[in-house]
Amino acid sequence: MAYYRPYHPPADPALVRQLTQQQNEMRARQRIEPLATPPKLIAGLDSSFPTEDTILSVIVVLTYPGLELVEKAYNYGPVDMPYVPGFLSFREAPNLIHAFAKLQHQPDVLMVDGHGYAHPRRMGIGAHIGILLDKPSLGVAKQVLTGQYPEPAPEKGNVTPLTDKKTGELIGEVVRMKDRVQPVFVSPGHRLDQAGATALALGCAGGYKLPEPTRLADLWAAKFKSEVL
DNA sequence: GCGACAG
DNA sequence: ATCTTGTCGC
Repeated sequence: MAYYRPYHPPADPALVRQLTQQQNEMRARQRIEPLATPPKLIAGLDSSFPTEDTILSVIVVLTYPGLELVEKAYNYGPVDMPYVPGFLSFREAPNLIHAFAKLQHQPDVLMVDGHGYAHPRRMGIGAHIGILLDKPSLGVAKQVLTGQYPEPAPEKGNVTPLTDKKTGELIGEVVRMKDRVQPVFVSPGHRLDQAGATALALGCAGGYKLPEPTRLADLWAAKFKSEVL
């Protein structure tokens, strides 16, 4: 599998301190609570990088629980921030916000590609975006960032807790979206709780590893790539 | 002090 | 994220 770990170039200490403080301030505005009303529209948010210094963000809006695609929007521009583990949101959120402004339909929930609460400071991009737009949100990641967990059983629908190794706090859940396929890491971001986040992810199961909103956002990001080049 | 590290 | 072939299992 992982014969060698990815090497992350050293990050500027001053920048890291500044961004860490910014995340801690945003955390004060975060609200982990049950979803107020059942969602009618759910969005999938994802970004890709057509070139080293160009970011392309895509947002798709689907009906819920029907999962019919009703709209897609995108925006692209230059990348400012470098990728630093734990600070992904500062690199991708700005452009996602611009794409969000182009939507004709206003989604009730935002499903973001990346972690939400399951983050060192509980402020992954899934939470960051929700707080900036003040909308219910959750994060769905393909790889773990922090925390420990037992492997969920191989059948679709099985869930296992993702907890903070030091405090034991539940920070997310490992969810099997499809039989015998790698599970995804689900955590609430804002105006949503863990049970609601996991229920939404499973409610968006479409026979693939990823829930439909993020899978389609991913798919369209690839299709729009040609328009950027 | 030694690892771990979303996209 | 991105660059990449063939291959195994359902």
